[in-house]
Amino acid sequence: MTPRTLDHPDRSEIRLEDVLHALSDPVRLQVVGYLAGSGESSCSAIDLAVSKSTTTHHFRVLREAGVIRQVYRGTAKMSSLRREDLDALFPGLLDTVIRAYDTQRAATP
Amino acid sequence: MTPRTLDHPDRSEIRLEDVLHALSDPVRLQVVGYLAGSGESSCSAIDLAVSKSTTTHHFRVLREAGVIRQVYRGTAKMSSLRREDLDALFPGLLDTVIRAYDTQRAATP
DNA sequence: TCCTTTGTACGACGGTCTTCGTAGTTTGAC
DNA sequence: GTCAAACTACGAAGACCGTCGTACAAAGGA
Repeated sequence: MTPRTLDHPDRSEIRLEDVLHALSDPVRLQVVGYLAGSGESSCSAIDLAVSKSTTTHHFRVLREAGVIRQVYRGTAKMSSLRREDLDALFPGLLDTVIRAYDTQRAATP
Repeated sequence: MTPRTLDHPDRSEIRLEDVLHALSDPVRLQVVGYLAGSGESSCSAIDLAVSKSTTTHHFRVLREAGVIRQVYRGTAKMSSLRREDLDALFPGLLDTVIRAYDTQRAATP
């Protein structure tokens, strides 16, 4: 009966090093790139080249670093970028990283 | 007699993941923050809270990721940010990270 | 109620990262 | 030629990371 909850760092607890580390993995960059263009998505909506448990792991790293927010909705877990918090803390960072990711992906197919 | 040289990745070899990983360490962020405000510096000009060999290691990580360029000058090794290359590849990334670093440092003393 | 869908927990494995000390090299100054 | 300064190379220790499979839990529909 307990509604399942997930720990998220408070905005004041988000550390730049942790955010950059969370973004320094190709799989997690792919997730962030996808979320940037899709708003809210379930974990399984993205086609990642790793197993289910590895996917869970990467989403948790992003959540614990403060990059994404996750909520349960039925059997699914919806994820979305914490744009407001990140933009307030580190203006422009998320956008420049996403643009850099898109640029690199376009350059190296 | 061979002038000591150091391997640097070509601009086209610089990967976003590697750059973000290089920037995701507190010591290396401190180095980048310092270089951003000082232009070219020797390794020992920055007061890092780690040993000399660890310092060498962190500078190498930054160099191999393509974040800094290093050249020998006498007994010293001078380091500087690869601003042109990074700005061309990932516009705004370096500046936003440095600004975010300054902001966080000012907020958490 | 049973089954499917969706995601979790746990433990494991191999690899990488950060850190260090010690010993060595290169350079320029005396 | 000797010496100090600046940095490197090497190896080691311990922590951490990415990956997986297996077994499990929660929610919703038939």
